[in-house]
Amino acid sequence: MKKVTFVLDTVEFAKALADETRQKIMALCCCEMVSVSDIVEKLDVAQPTVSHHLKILKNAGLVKSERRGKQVLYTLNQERLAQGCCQVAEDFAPSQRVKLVVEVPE
Amino acid sequence: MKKVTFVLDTVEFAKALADETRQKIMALCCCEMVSVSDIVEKLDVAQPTVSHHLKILKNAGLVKSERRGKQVLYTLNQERLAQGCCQVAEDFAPSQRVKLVVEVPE
DNA sequence: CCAACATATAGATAGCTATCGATATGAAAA
DNA sequence: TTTTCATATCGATAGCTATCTATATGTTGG
Repeated sequence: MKKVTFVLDTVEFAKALADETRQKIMALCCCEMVSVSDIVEKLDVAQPTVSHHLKILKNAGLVKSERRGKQVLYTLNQERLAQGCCQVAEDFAPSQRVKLVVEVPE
Repeated sequence: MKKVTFVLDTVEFAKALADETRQKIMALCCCEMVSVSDIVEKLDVAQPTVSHHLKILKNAGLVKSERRGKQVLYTLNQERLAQGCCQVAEDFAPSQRVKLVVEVPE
């Protein structure tokens, strides 16, 4: 009956994930820092739409941002995403053993 | 570069999770078989609304159902839920080690 | 078959949200 | 400071969806 240390709103988490455009954005900023215009360039959506989605992801804690000059660079918060996935699994699928493996055994 | 064996629409998966009422339903049928009327009784929503949500969960593969007499019993598909969580984590947070632990290493 | 019960479907509606164009804000360059 | 570029916010709108009531479908018991 161990309790997880992070607490996260699983509904807000799922809602943040529940859009195709947002998942595309997440894929783009998953493993590198990208600017808003980078995203606009690669997806077929207007810049305000991208900003809108980034705001939702930011509010859910799923992206981090940092200004560099005129640009704002965004990157996915992988740790938070992984925590969210684990929490959903723990909440609803306790019989399944979904783990966030911190240390790799040997 | 190992590929997962299950393929799942992560947008549909996330959309199925992205509603408070559905998460309540999931919690109710997480670890036992419950009838539609059981769910109606415990949540403050009308019966057609519950059927509507169950249909969405069913289409996403997140619940299994089985008729028993007049009733239809629903239960969460924990395996599928866990797979969905893992797939989201694998797709978007490859640096994090979220695993579906099948065997417990003694 | 008919009545009673459980669930599903149909149809309507209100609220939410993804999207856009227009514009404001903020930073750098001239 | 003024211009230019990058992003954020505003306001409007179309499409989606959660919800309800009414009704249909399906199952059991009489």
